[in-house]
Amino acid sequence: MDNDTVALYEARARILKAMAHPTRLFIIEELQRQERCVNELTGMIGADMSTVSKHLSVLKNAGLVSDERRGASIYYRLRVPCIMDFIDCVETVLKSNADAQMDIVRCCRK
Amino acid sequence: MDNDTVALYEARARILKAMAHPTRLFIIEELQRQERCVNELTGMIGADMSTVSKHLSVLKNAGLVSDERRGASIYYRLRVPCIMDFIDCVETVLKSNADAQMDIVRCCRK
DNA sequence: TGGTTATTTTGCTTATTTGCCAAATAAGCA
DNA sequence: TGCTTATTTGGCAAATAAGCAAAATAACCA
Repeated sequence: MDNDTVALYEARARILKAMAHPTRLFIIEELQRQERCVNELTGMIGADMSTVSKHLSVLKNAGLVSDERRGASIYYRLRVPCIMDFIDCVETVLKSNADAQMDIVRCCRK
Repeated sequence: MDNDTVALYEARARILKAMAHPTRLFIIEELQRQERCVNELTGMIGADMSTVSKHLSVLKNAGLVSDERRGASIYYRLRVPCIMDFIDCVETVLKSNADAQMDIVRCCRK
């Protein structure tokens, strides 16, 4: 693989890595519903505010969310809506895994 | 967030985490094209075979690929085709980030 | 059975990620 | 300005991930 090709896969991986955390997936889904400030998200998530803020900065650095200060609060929103289609596919994988698991159970009961 | 909700986001995150590595993204894309054995993939990737094998086991544990032994070789294939739509969306994010970057450059030149 | 090829597993080291706390920064208001 | 609220940053310890090399498995063939 040449350098450019490696760079492409690294760039893609950075986006996926930014999404690959339960809290960040929650944030993505919530922001798709409506914009939220750090304080609101912290209330829903129940972690330290600094932790939530750091998750948001990970999403922001990946270009997945944008932020806008209004008064004392900073509101975040999802920048790229197609991200949600992602989640649908992930659900398909989970469903498929569950089915496969079920088959194993059925098979071994016989 | 209750336990079930946390478990759901953790399950989704596990899938994304399995994808979130440049080498594994390459493997996913290649397997979508055609099934491949470890040896073939190792040749394309240029890492230690044990490393490639480990990447494949990560993908397999996440339910993203399946394997089938034929003779001495083990062939891997992509289990869930919608994964590729994912990549399209990631490309959209990258494009969008590049555009945003371009805007900044344009703005600061003025 | 012994040798060869293909693959996985184990051990080990290094790098990255996570999350809390405390300190720093920012904005609004009395 | 001083106080309060909202958010980010830096430091640090624990957990997780990554990659190589060597040893272990597995299948094939002579």
